[in-house]
Amino acid sequence: MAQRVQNLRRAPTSVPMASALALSGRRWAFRIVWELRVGPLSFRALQAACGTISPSVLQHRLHGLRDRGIVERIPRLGYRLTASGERLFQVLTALDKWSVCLVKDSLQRDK
Amino acid sequence: MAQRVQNLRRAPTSVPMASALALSGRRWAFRIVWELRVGPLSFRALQAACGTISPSVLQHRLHGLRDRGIVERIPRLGYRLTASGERLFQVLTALDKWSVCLVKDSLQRDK
DNA sequence: AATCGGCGCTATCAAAAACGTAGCATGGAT
DNA sequence: ATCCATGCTACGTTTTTGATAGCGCCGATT
Repeated sequence: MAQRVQNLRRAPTSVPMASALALSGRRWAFRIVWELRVGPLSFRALQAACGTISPSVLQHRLHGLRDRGIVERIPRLGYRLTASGERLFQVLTALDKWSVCLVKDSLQRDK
Repeated sequence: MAQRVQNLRRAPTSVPMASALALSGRRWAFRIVWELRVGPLSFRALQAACGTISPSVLQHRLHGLRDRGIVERIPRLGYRLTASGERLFQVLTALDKWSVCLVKDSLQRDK
């Protein structure tokens, strides 16, 4: 009934989007992309940039990001974003802007 | 040295952005926002829309999203996005576009 | 040649998050 | 009174993440 109407209106979440959302839902995944925005970083520099990530998880994430073609490994420079990774970074830029609006709104509410 | 140069160039990840990235890194968090894009959904409808999320985690996420002012609860309608939530949805729209480009690129590579 | 330090990465164990399932309480419809 | 859907909690298991230690490699220094 009400549910049925909504099902009619809903465009179901696409497979690529579901995959992207699943990627985003792994801890540190987007943070790693974000930290690579300034250019290539070595494994250890990346670890430091993220603050407290453990090397095993970082390794996990880098594999996942490489499998998806978001990050690539450069022999003597460490890791850097691919073209797809750069475009993801653009998306994260929008998230960055949103995040500052969000805190502004929350300060507003607390008044 | 090389590291030092990068530190000079790097604008450190802001607190709001780090918080947003932490939010994104919890499983289902963005997916829930995405599923709410079409309008309010009840707890169980949301659960079904996400596919396999367990009710305890959904409950967890809804609390987190409500605390941040992204989602609100409407007495007889369930949950819906706030104004901030709608703006986050706009960001996710960019992610959606990116996700289809990503799979196109990966198909390209496999040729 | 020997030492050293930084590097990428693995191993291991502990803690936390997420899952799957069952079920309770409520409130409206029959 | 009964039924049913809903929001949500409880609980035991599995998965993920965390913290720490340390290995093998390589290039620079002495």
